[in-house]
Amino acid sequence: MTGAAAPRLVDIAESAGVSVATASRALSGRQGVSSAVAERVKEIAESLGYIGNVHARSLAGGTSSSVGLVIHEVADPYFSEIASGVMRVASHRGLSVQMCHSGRDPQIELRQLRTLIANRVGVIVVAGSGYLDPEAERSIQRELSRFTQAGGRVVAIGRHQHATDAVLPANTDGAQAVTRHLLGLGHRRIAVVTGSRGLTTVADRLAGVHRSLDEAGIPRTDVPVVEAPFTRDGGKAATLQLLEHHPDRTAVLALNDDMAIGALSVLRSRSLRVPEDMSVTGFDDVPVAADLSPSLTTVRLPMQQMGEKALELALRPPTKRPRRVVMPATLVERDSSGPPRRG
Amino acid sequence: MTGAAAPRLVDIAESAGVSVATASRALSGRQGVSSAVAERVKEIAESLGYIGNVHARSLAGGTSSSVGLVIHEVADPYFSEIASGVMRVASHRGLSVQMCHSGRDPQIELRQLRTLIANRVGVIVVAGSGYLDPEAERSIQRELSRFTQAGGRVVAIGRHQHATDAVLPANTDGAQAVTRHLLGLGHRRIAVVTGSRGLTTVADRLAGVHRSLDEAGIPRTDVPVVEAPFTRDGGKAATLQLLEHHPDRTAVLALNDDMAIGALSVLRSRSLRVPEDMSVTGFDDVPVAADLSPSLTTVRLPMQQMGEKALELALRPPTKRPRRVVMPATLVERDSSGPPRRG
DNA sequence: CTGAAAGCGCTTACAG
DNA sequence: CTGAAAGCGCTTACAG
Repeated sequence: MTGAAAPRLVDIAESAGVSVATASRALSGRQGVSSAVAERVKEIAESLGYIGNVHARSLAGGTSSSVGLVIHEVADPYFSEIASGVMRVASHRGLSVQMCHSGRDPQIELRQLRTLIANRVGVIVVAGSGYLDPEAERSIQRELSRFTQAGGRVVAIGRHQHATDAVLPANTDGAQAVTRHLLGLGHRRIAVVTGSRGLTTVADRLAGVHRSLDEAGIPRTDVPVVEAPFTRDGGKAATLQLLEHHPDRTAVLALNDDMAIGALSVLRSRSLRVPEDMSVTGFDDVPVAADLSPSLTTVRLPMQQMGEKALELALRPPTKRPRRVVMPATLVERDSSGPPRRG
Repeated sequence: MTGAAAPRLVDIAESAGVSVATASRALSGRQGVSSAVAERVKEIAESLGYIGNVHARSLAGGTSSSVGLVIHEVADPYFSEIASGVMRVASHRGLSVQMCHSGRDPQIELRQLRTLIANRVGVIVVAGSGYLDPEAERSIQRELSRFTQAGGRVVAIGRHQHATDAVLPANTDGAQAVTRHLLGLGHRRIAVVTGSRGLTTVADRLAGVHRSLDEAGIPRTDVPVVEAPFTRDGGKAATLQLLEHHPDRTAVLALNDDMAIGALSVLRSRSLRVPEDMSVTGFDDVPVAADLSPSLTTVRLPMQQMGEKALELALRPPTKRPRRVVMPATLVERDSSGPPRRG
């Protein structure tokens, strides 16, 4: 049995006593074959364990049955939720998903895009923040346009600066809502803990914070913004820094849940009670947020749906003007936020 | 610019005034081209934005640059950690990763395997528990063997019943250790909360629990086993059931972290203190386990490394007898376990 | 309904 | 070092 090459279409055809053309039609379920012949071909294919070569098919047919998915990092729950949504729709439609990490690095992202194009995916879903660096965005846009012009479909999740269909979480509204929530509880000495300001997601969320501050007549400069990696460890680092340089704060407004979780962990190790000594809020509502102790007040983004919606959009015929689907960001009040301590 | 088809190798060749053979050699960095010519071809390719067609290349060259990854579900942190490890190595080696969900359903898994084979991946990494159902395992094994015989490489993660290279977490040892830990704290009225017993992972972990029980001379029947989905919600359901039918328990030994998180959440909502009223332990040590409150006592599996190791193994030439790499499972004592309450 | 043939875009012996 | 040609395994007009 060793080295038994996989059976090819020609083997099936031969075995069935028909031409490859007929065998091809039979197996693809296309018309133009008598059902008797089709039946026989299918049976033979089945019994021989025939599995068509996607490369040959795609080369000959000019079709593609795979979608490329670019995310920052799959171990980050925000992205794994999105990926899960994409996978679900792909699976329903019989599409394969090729996944790449961008690592939030525009250079790497560019390379990944080119790889996907080389693999002739029919669709590319790019998830994750865009970059404020115009140079970086330009080269990405260039690659995407080329792909689109060659007939590919692109949908972005969470980035609005490209001329592609996009699924956009209401980042600014969400951040405004959570800021309002803290202000409403009576907090005035708030600090923002965030990922790199070079990310458009951060810029958008920060804009929501500022909008709410402006609304309440609070000078933006009253709210320090501590920047660190957009991760749990980043949240720890930022919170540590915060505690040192701004010991008077009563609330930490983290711009994603990961950082909020890091903040909670630091506060716990410092024996600071949440929310009595310090309120903490997140953003995204990753699955674990509700199960933390205290459960995390955050802004819910329908991540799985965002992934599903993105692929669905990509599978629809393109329109003249890019479509934008805005996904709601809803405040979820839980136990990590409360009135500020006196003093 | 509309409809501008992607440039092909022949376009590059023409533009450079060489044959496609030469262009091919130049771009692939193979020998047999003067460096001057190679340089020129590369420049032209670059300027025209040439991206080779992987399908054509793979069809002509018989090579594959992609690896298939089968996991239960990417939104499950155990699997997203593994996936992350696989992605890292793939990225270093210039390989693409095609990801599929099995949903812990052998039928779906089989279909996904066939899809990967159709896509002519060179490597398949199957992560996640095997199935106790021999019929299911047989068809999976059949498909994998066929793939291997055709020159493909397969590595399994966490399943030992296949004749393939495998990366195996020390499930039994880990479960034995955590059971011993609870017994050592003085617990005698323990309950196990677990996913389906049809999964070999569950069977293996349960075996570790029993080994420890036997060791301590405690009848296995003293420890009820509550079965539910291997998820957070499953953990909630199982714990609810437990509280009702076995109200005397002092420790919940969950066979994965997800279920343990569900258990913590139910106990919190019932105002039961952990670990004073009830100890809780998990298994896997997903990233959030350390950040829970109380932090979760669990068994650490090096999930990312398991993913890395699996792909590395697959990329090495096969050996006569399948390789088995056992990954250590280490007890991590945190705050969710303590001595039992009196009574 | 069925088949012979061209062609998808590459790579790789085989000559020179 | 370079090129003409065969071939990878399919699909799809084009004839019949």
